Amino acid sequence: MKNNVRISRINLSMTQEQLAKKVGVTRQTIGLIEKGEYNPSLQLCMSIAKVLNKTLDDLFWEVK
Amino acid sequence: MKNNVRISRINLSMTQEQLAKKVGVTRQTIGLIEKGEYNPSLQLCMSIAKVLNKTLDDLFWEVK
DNA sequence: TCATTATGTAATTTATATATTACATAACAT
DNA sequence: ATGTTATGTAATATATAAATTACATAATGA
Repeated sequence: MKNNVRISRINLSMTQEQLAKKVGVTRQTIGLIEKGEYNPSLQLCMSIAKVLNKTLDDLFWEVK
Repeated sequence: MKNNVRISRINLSMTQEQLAKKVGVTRQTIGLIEKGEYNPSLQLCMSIAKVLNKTLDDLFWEVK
């Protein structure tokens, strides 16, 4: 479940906590998603993408 | 949670049951996702997209 | 008319995403 | 050194995705 959340977040100089608050989840949830260990819901993926000014494909589609 | 799963499935002349089997879920789950009432997991969205030869954005991103 | 296929839906159960609380550490500034 | 910020992680609780089972109906063809 690799993804580009962490790099996109850091590119915007946001902390996990700031992203979490904007998205409406806890810091821990963001941490686990970045780590690639979670299988987040579509709604959460979309919320994250919008906050980071990315699309689903940018963040989650066939990330190397 | 509107999406383009149904139209993409029908374009490939697949039934809900055929898609469900390829994706590894039940027919009911596909039905509910198409109806837009579920908040599927990212993994499931990706499996569906691959079977339907689409990307996440094609199926789920800002569907009108 | 009857059987089959595709789909809708509802009730209950099971698996797991996410919250909550808590404690740890590294980095950095003061 | 000390305090603060950002992050990692673990244990338990809660919400909900998804499975399972079952019954319903419309469409179609034999």
